[in-house]
Amino acid sequence: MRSIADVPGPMRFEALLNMRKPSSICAGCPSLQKGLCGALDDTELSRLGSVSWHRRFRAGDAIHVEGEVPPSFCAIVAGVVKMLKSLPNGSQQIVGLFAAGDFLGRPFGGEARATAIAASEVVICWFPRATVESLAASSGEVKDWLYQHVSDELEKAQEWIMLLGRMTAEQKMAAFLLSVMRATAEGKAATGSARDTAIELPLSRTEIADYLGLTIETISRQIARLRERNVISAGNTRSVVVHRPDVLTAIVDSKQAASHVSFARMDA
Amino acid sequence: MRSIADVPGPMRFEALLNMRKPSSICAGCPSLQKGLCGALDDTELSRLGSVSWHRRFRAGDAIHVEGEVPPSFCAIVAGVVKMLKSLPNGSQQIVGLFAAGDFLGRPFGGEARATAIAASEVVICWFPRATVESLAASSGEVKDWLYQHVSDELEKAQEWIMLLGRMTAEQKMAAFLLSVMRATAEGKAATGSARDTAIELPLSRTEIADYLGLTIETISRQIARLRERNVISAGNTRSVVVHRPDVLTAIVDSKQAASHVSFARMDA
DNA sequence: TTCCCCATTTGATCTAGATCAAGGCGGAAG
DNA sequence: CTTCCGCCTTGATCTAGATCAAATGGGGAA
Repeated sequence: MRSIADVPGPMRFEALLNMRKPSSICAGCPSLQKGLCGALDDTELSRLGSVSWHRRFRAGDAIHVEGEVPPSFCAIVAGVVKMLKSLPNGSQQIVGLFAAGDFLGRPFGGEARATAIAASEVVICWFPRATVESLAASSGEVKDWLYQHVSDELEKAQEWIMLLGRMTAEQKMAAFLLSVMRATAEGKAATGSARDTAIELPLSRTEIADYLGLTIETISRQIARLRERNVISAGNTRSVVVHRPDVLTAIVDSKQAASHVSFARMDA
Repeated sequence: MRSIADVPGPMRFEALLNMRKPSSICAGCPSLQKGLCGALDDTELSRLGSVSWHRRFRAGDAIHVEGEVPPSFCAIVAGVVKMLKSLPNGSQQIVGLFAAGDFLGRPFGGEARATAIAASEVVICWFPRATVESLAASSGEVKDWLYQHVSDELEKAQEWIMLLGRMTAEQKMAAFLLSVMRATAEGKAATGSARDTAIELPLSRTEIADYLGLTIETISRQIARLRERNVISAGNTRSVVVHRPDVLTAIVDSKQAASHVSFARMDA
């Protein structure tokens, strides 16, 4: 666990100067829009802000470890974090993926049931456990937010269970690409049938494999196959252009999409 | 959806007679021990009790359906309920399993993201959506309970993701038997190395398959294999005696437990 | 610019588990 | 008691994806 460069907290004295407005650093933070911080009133935000701390991790760094009680929670400011569990025999499975704005850790949850690892360069905003828990204990809004948040995570987990239990490698790959597309698109126009969407894969082949419950070779072959079929094209290994999101959707929706057919002339 | 025999509510008039004590029917209810009802004070319990309703379902009945906004939530009084999602091509995956005392449905959650089906004869205690949500809105304890509850479910879901993504059929089967054992044992003595524990399988072969992401034939063969190895023995198809829980644990923990070895003389 | 280190791709097999196909078996109805 | 019908078991085969084994290629260090 080689954590790096602990940057001083974002709003140490600003909080003292102005208790009504979030600091300028918080202003741009994704956690203020869709994260925990958005559920706080100005006073609470100042209180949390005054004890929070920005911290940077490099890809591969552990943020917290399975079995340990994390001393802090955090909001992801930038980057992607993977939660993983490992089997005694060494194989790993990614059980969750988090991006900017997401909240990491489960207040009142005791020891972590999975290890959190930075999947890329990551910046997080670090909150002491006690502060978050006391905010949660006193604020109905915070409780509501936490409930909603865990609820959403559960929903995603159940989707994933479906995917892992019943999809073929091809379907898993297609579903993964679509989910990255959606996550990337966020607020953009109709994702529906937009052509030629460039996306940046947040994970290495190995990580995709750990996510989809497959092997790295299978991932590679599935990508090759989609490329041959002109559904996607790939520049460097981390970036992909999706030409036919509709075909990806079709693959997910139908068991055994005729894999030998060229999709060049299919038009929805 | 053929729901049956709607039994009149448990405490209709009792609530009027005595607002301080839960009705005698609630007294024996598992939901009062570990469920939502345990998080209520007497007034709240009376309020909820006065609008609740016992209802009986037969195996196979739908309790609520994916995509619909459930008009009610419920506590399971007896029996087992499976939550399942289906793929467009017809294959199904069980994404959750609930037993007596568990709470079904996600307040404030909008439409259900999975279908709930009775896996056995089931009795539930039915609560109007509005009542539960208003209780949750006003009571911090209820919020806490909901959060904790969803949190636990998420944890289970993540365990399942691990299992589906990275375990062999043999490991899945062993893990399933152990989880049924644990669920059955509940408050009993050291589950550790108790010999010859009889358990009742709450699911048919087909359902186990849908749970483990396998086929019914594979389930059958895995059970046969465990029987041949004297790890378990089976009477009728729904009941199993586990002779060697330690071996089941060993199977889960090690990739490729030497499958050809007789475990008769192992004594870990 | 070259070299080296790794991640990725690609190829050749192998195998766990799916799929296809018969039987048993137990329990409810007659 | 017999028949029928759903589940379950068992057997034979097939295949998606794992595993084993080389290439290939791209990016950073010197």
